[in-house]
Amino acid sequence: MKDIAKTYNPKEFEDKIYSFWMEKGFFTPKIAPHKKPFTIVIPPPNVTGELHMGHALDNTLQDILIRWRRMQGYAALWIPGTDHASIATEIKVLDKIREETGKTKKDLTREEFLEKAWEWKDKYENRILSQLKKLGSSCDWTRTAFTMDEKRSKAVREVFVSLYEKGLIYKGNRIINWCPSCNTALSDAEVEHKEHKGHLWYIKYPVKGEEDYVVIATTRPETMLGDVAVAVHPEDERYKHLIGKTLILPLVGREIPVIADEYVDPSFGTGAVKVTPAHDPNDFEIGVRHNLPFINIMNENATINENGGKYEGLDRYEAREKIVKDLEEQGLLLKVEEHVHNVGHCYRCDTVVEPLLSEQWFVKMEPLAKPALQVVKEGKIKFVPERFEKIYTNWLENIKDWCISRQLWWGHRIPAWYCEDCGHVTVSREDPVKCEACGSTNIHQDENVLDTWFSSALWPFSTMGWPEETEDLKYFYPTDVLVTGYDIIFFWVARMIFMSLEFMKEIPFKYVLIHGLVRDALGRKMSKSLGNGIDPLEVIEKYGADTLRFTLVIGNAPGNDMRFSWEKVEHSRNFANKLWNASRYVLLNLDENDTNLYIDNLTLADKWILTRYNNIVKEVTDNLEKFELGVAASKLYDFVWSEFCDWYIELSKPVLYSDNEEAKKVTKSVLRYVLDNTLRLLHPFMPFITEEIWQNLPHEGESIMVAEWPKYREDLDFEEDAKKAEIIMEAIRAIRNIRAEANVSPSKKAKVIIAVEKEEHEKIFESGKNYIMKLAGASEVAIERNRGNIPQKAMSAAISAGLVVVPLEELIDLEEEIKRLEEEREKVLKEIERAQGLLNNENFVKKALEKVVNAEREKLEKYTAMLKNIEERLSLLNS
RNA sequence: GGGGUCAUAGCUCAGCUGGUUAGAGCGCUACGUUGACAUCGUAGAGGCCACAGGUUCAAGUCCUGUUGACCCCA
Repeated sequence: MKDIAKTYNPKEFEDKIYSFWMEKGFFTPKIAPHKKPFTIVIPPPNVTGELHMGHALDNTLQDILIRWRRMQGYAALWIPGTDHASIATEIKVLDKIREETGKTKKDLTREEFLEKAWEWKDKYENRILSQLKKLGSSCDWTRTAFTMDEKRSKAVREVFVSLYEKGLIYKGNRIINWCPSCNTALSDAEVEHKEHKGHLWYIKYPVKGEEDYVVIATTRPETMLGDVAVAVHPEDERYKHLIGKTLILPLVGREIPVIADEYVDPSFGTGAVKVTPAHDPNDFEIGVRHNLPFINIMNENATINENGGKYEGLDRYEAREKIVKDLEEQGLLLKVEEHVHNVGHCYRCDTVVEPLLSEQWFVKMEPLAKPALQVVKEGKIKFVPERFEKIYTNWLENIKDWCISRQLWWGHRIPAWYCEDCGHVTVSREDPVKCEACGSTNIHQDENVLDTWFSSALWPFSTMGWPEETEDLKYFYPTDVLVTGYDIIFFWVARMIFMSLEFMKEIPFKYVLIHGLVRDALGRKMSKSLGNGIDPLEVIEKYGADTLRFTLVIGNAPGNDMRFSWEKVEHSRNFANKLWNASRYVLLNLDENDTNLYIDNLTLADKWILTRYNNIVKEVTDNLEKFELGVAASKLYDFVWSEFCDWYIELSKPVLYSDNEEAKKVTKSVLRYVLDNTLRLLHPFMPFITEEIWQNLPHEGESIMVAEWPKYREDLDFEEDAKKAEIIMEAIRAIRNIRAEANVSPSKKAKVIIAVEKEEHEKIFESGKNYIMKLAGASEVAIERNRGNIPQKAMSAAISAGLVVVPLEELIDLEEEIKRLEEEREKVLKEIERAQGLLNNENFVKKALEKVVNAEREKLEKYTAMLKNIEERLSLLNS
């Protein structure tokens, strides 16, 4: 007999258990040909800071899958790592330097900055990895990777050079999104569009040499400094006569043509648009089509440059005000309207981005996107839930070339060297010492670094050592499932898919399991600015990692956002405590180191719980296979609480507290068996508590985390007997209900009569007498086949197998009892009506599944019998 | 403008490919310290499953439309 603490106290064992697993090396799989691999690569958290609730969710899901497959006998590998997060980290490091020394980026050399950045990375990488451990993540730490470490950098270099050689990476002068605050170009994916209440300014552009003018409408008057044309739709009757004429650009005085282009929407504004090819992607296209000049009017910090004449030096918004004012003074401003439009913002610092003509590096997307669309269309990669497939497809179908250069220091420096003598660009796998065209040593490397997502796109294979041909790649690649949030489908998921197809000639993963955001209790996004974020470590500190994990998983459907609340945490903690105490009950009663299950003399209750358990094994496994982790957790919760604890443990008490040693042995073995296997089913969800309890139980093997995942057992399926047990349970519920209705004190025992008609029912209740006495507070249970022996002054309730009667002479209010039974009768009548209606419907009987029809017949029979019992009682009471 | 999601008990949510008397937890009411657990037990109240049509023997579940909330993309 073992005793464990009276309440669940995770602090006492979580760290100890994690160290034990580490020492045993359970997290590192053995590459074995006879085993099937199961692989997950972690979505690498940014080394910007700490883990948040979203990480806790993401990693809990991964750990559940990994632990489950490991127990099923797979060589389960979960590769951990972190991401250098170029922009985000650079901002943080610069902030820190400024706080500490007052220096800004301009005061630093690249080397000085990088030194600080690596220090930062070391510190936060460490912190993040230890947080993952606290959560219980069973990652293989021997394979920990970082997007900028040597191996990963080699992969990045290989991919860049290779794509360049194939012509899929090019350098070009294009419109990009410029963040004036981060001082770098961004990709389209890094721009967030938000609605702004702005204005639509209507401005007159005079026609040269005529009294006439054209009115254009614009949301950004300051860009007129860079206007090179006005465009109208070729079919627009209002403007046809002006096409080809020349306008005088107000304030600037430049002569610009009126051109015709299909792109113009005649219904927007006035139908005439100003064309600024250096500051708008659509205007850029028009500019190319019509061979127009590109006039850049802005500096990198979003002030007006020398091309802006007298506005030079003004910030873009100051310039806007000034220009509007000047136009107004000159009588060229026709009107101003309120206008709501979408404005792009930097996803890191929220500054309004500036579309800017700039020379940057790009990845040509069309040839890469096509196969990436194909594999999803063909079902080689499946999104869970499916609807995210559409989002993915939609994005890739409309994709433009990917701008990959960033004007930053923290990241993979672009491996391109410019020759100062001949201008040739050398792109190579090894750092060159001379220009490959002219041989000059007068070369310098491109100052820019690559988009962070360029390196994370390679993660599924770079973590396994690519471009080397490693054992890991041969055995573990492709991975099985990627678990991530819907917010990075574009940034990351799509890019991993096309990079893998291009370089591995294979998909990177078979499934993409998408989860939602963890919101606060009010449904708001957790954010620093709102201060409503909750630190997962705080939850672990207060309630334990298992509780946190369970809270994040239970009842949640894939892809849906969830709300986090402390009530939910407590609820999960209560469950852990329940499990703990149920185990305590079992442990207190086990007195030998016996791991057998004795199935020869099982009681009805034993057979019932084994049947229910067997069923749960099947269902939970099935749910996990379909990635329905939230459903699996709910089922386990219900099984442990409502079936194992509420019923089976209570049913086991009469046996365990009896003197029948043989019966006790059997029941103990069932308790142990069901608990042991239920712990295994729960282990992926709550690894620590299950290990702690399991180690205290008589068991075989070193750890529950490498114990075998339970399987359905035909020989433990006692469906018929389980039904009998349920009939007894139904009677117990009915008696309890009567007693509660009659306000019988729980301590007061009362006699119970069960009237039955069928012999089989008589037998069932006969065998359940003990249970009924113990669980329904009965002093005596009489089973009657003769209705004449049932007293009038009694309360009764019809159940499917008969009539439960509790004679409580002094407590009976006859009128109340009649009213109660009449209500019962109404309910039953309604059911009979419903079932009869169905069965009388020829079409139902003909077309519905046989199973369904039979079920209805059984129900009808059952309710008819109940009705008969109720009516008999009523007539007796009314007489 | 295009696409998507959601609308189920007071609150937070489950409900898979249509077939259970529509569920859970919290909250609420009454009773209870029965030898695992008050982080608990027993019993109970509470829902025209947003609205309107349609398909079907059968609709919370499928289709169409309406209203409302949210998200993504341009």
